[in-house]
Amino acid sequence: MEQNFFERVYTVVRKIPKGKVTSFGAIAKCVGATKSARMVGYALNSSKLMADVPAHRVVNRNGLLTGKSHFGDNNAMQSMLEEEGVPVKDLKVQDFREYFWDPGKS
DNA sequence: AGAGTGACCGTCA
DNA sequence: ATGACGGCCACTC
Repeated sequence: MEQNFFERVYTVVRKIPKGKVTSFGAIAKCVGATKSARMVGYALNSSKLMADVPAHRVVNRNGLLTGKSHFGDNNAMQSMLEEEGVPVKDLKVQDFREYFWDPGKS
């Protein structure tokens, strides 16, 4: 147990390639908390305070930008993804499975 | 020390 | 197919 569960999440999220997105469940599983995807979001909550963690690339299983509320602006997260090349519609990633990136695959 | 909360996911009805 | 409930782990008050 190095440090906090959070750091693990950060590490994984930071590995997310640009123009790709991942799901909480995937991250949770990667860090070893398959059943606690919730805490992943919690970790990201702190991560959003860190510029090193592209939390906007992390969406829920449905490809929905759940955390947009926490980002501040509703279009902030969506815009960023679109900027990176991820088509987003109404805070929802289009072709989510295509843009989905597996953290463990790295 | 105890209780509450949280950017979720999976399953049952 | 849609709606609702529980579970799970860590953090904060």
